[in-house]
Amino acid sequence: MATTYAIGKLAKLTDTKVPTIRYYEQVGLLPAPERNAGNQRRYREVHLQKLRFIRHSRQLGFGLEEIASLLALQESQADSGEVQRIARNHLDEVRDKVARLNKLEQALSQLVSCCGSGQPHDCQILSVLADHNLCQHEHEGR
Amino acid sequence: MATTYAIGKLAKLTDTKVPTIRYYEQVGLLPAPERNAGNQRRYREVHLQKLRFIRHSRQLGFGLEEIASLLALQESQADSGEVQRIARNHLDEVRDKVARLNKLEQALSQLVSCCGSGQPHDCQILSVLADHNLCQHEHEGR
DNA sequence: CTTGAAGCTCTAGCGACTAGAGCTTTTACA
DNA sequence: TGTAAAAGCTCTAGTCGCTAGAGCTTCAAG
Ligand SMILES: [Zn+2]
Ligand SMILES: [Zn+2]
Ligand SMILES: [Zn+2]
Ligand SMILES: [Zn+2]
Repeated sequence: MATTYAIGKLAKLTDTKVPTIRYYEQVGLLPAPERNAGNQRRYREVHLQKLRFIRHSRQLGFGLEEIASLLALQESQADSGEVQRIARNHLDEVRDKVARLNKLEQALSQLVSCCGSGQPHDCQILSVLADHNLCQHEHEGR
Repeated sequence: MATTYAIGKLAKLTDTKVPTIRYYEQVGLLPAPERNAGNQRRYREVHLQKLRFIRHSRQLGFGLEEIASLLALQESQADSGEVQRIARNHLDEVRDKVARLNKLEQALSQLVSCCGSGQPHDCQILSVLADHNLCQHEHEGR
């Protein structure tokens, strides 16, 4: 018969925590595997493949809903247009986030710049936090 | 007597949603104001100042716990060493996040690069998602 | 005095897990 | 074969920083 994996084995093979795997099943991302006589999950090759896909997509920052869509598209052999749309959209979001974080980094750098010399000084950090007018930066938004 | 603000007024003055203000009170970040005869919150100048501080700090990405510490330090007139430590630590975290997101952006750019020409093609996105070995990037971590 | 806006409390939900309690099953070894 | 540790199970609750909604009371303007 075909090889099966206990949940702990699958966890090690994919560098995933055991509860996380159960969580993916719970939210419908990973299909529920068969159970053995003692009610324990027994995974097959297909689960391993899917879980690898999920984890790699997560590492690339895709959300679980996006991943669910990608898995469905993989299954359906549909045209790649929708796959591209999802990936590009995610890339756009990441670029937005980078832009916002860069602004933040600028603002924070300036915030702590008054403590640069290591000398005792009249530290402005609390004043700037209290009043954005003392802050040269824009840094709005999420 | 001194001016007081209803919660909605405070919300407008600080560009904060009303439930958010109540939430800050609930978690002990903003001190509970006095109530009028009808049990409604009546805020004073000090609350306005603190809430502005909180909101600006949030815009700069500080967490609520960090903000609580900063507020306490502001109160206590303590030396600025701890303030600096918190701010620098936060800046370090932001820089880490930027670095990680930049790697992500690289990886994602490459991921979608196969669809660059607009022409129909053998799209590799799903294959790469299925196998990090097809992926030239490191992009581990959060 | 009426009416609508604004306020109140309490509960639940978001995303993506993570941790723990309290149990059962499997596995390894003597 | 006995036993004990390791691994599995389910269920609940917590993380962070809000946000939304139900169902009520109070306030402010006309
Ligand atoms: Zn300083
Ligand atoms: Zn600012
Ligand atoms: Zn492509
Ligand atoms: Zn990869």
